[in-house]
Amino acid sequence: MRAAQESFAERGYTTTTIRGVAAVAGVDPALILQFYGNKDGLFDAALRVDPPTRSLLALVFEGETGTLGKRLLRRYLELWETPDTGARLLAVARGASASPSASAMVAAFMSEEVMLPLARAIGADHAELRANLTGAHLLGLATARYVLRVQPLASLDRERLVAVQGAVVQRHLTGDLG
Amino acid sequence: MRAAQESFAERGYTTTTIRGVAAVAGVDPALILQFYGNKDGLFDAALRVDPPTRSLLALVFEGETGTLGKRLLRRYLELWETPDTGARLLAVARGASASPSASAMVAAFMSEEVMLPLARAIGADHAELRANLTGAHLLGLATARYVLRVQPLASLDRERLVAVQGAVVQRHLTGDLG
DNA sequence: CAAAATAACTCATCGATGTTGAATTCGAGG
DNA sequence: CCTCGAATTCAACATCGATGAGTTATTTTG
Repeated sequence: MRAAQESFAERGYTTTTIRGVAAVAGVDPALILQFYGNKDGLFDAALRVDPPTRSLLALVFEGETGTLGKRLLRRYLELWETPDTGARLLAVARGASASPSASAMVAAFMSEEVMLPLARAIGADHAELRANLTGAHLLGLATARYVLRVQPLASLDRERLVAVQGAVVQRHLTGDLG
Repeated sequence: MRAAQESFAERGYTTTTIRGVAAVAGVDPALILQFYGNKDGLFDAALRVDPPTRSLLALVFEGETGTLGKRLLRRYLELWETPDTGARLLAVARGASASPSASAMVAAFMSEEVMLPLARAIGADHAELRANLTGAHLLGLATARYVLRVQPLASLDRERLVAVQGAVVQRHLTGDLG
């Protein structure tokens, strides 16, 4: 399991091979499939435990609701830029097209897992839609900055990005909906 | 080539097989690789021609700059919801993690290919960053709505989504940058 | 027009991958 | 010690992308 977590974090979903994980673990490849069914099941088991973005929920109680946008965005970017959590987020994001489990994780982030509880915690109207919009926005930013590394966004100072986009996150959470 | 375009559009990058394309085309698989080098080269050749989002550039000259956000978002959503162009956009978006070529196409959309010329055409300051932010936002929305099909965003009325998010797109193009 | 050169195309094959089912080893309980 | 079930391995299959040599077709040329 530790070998799987490391391999998925370092090499992503597609380039991680069951045979490789089995070799690192000093075990036969078939043993892994006996336990986890298939490669997707292994990924799910390896990445499901303690999802990094779950910690974002605590932000609701650490400050004013009016500053939640900035704080949420800052902490989210920090998660991406921390080696350990960043590698796992990258694995999930990049595997989202090849692995149903990774895809479900990203979808869950935008609704029931993280963003929806967060939107509900601040008592927002249209919590489901606000959760989706906030999640989609954050996902887009992370994809451009950390996955595709589009310039100049990728090398923009983190605090400057918070200053530029914090208000948009805030708008999605508490602002006018059209 | 036509077989490749149809297969990539219908089945995406990973599930499309060179052998399958060759069978539809009534040809040996090796012939395809002889022409396009590898699977990624085939994808590039099949999807590079006439990228659907290129047409978004014309919107600059079809109305006031102050309404460009809404018009851009509306037309972008229409592209995703049109069967032909939507299938191609889906293929590129879903293949972005497995295919370097698809990844480059998405990155190009957010900068030199579409969003940057558009930002430059309206004479925006910090055109590169605005292009990235607008592109990232649109990509995030499309990923959530059309790729992951997150609810309720996925089934939200298109015009309602334009009403809700048009102002954000507009802000990224011409609004305050922090 | 025939021969030579180039392009188009096929064939057999390799190495790697996910996956499967049977076989084997291991570890506890009676 | 023996048995039974879990843990683990073994050997193999089907499929995939890719390679390189060989073969056919087409064009160029003398």
